[in-house]
Amino acid sequence: MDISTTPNSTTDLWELLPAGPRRGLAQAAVAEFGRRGFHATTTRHIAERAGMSPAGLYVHYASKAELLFTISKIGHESVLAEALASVDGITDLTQRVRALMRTFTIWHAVNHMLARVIQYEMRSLEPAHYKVIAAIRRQTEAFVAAELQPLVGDVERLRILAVAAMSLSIDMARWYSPGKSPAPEVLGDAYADLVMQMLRK
Amino acid sequence: MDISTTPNSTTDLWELLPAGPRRGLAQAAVAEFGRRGFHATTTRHIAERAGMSPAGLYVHYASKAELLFTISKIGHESVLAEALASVDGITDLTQRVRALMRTFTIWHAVNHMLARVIQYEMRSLEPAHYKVIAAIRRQTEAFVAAELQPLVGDVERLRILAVAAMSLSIDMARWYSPGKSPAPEVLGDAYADLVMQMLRK
DNA sequence: GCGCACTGACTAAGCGCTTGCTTACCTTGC
DNA sequence: GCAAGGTAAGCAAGCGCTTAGTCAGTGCGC
Repeated sequence: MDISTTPNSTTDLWELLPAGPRRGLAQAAVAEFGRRGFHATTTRHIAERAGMSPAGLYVHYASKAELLFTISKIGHESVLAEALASVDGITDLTQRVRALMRTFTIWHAVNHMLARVIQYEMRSLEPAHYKVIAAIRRQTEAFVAAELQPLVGDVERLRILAVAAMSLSIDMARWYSPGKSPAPEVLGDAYADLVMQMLRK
Repeated sequence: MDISTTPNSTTDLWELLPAGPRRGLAQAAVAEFGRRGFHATTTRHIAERAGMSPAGLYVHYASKAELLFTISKIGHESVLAEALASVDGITDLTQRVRALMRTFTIWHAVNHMLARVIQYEMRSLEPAHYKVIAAIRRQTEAFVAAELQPLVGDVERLRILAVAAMSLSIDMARWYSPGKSPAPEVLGDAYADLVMQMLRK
């Protein structure tokens, strides 16, 4: 992969969607789903925030469910891509884990609203959509576990450490509040340190 | 507090509610809210699981919102009570934190469905109810921070450590699955260890 | 340059259904 | 006989989504 096309910092997630109403609606939906949750959000809320009439939404998306799926896919693929990219070119196994945890944490802080939607609304996905999203999610989990493995002897301990490390970042989706919370980079460094300490024998 | 009335292990949470339909409805609501989320759950779902007609619910609760409030109050008060009780009689500051984290984790594993409701449905509470619940929650957070404080120098670091320690347990509400996940006591010990390692200078 | 046919984005209105909750009535134990 | 606990039926409101139509922009024969 050419490093110039994959800067380790966040490229705008939404560039996967063509600029225009389709992207605008997705962003509006993230804001509303993040605030209220999927089921408490009406298509009228989303349309209003996107600056169009309730019916306008259906010109660009077949359903409210497709909006959630689109958002979830972009979000989970972005996490996976950044996780993979974060260790690129690093050979020291400890430094790889540190870089991974830092990036993973920063992503969840910067994109805390999107994070909330993709982490807490998986159960709101339709079965067919759920399968697709769960597959991406499994890849991310497997990658984190694989990076931790060389630093952890016991396989049972690896399982617990992998889920614990991810919990730190994922739970930020619940409490993170820009302005009140520390800056993403501060948390990224702090949480990466904490995970390194968890790994010390 | 008389130790015989506050065993450190889980007394049945639901004894706060008189046995009978009021308790049965609350338990049914926890199961349904936990599965689908508050807004995706209908009063018909709850009534059916509790074995009565849709209208029967309103003999015992004024509204669906009151059900959520009742559940949330019992849950948050139970967490706080067990947290406080867990350190009772322990003088060693390190052992107090270990006992606290172990208990906090076990509670969230054993009561993972209730945990999901009280942690993820706070935003679904009505404003007046929210105030009451948020106040209990703040007490729990303050207690955890106060117990960690003697072991952490820097105040900024305390803030991050307190939220990180709680995240480990709270996020279990998202992924814990009885049968597939380790036993509550195993996780309790493991997570208490992890927090102790996070605290090592 | 101009009229016309066509297209795609968008809206006002509203349909059919589900929702939380109410009403009127029934049953049972004391 | 009368609370207390329960139900069948249904109401008003709000939901996701559809329909029928407007309108600005575009391509094109002449």
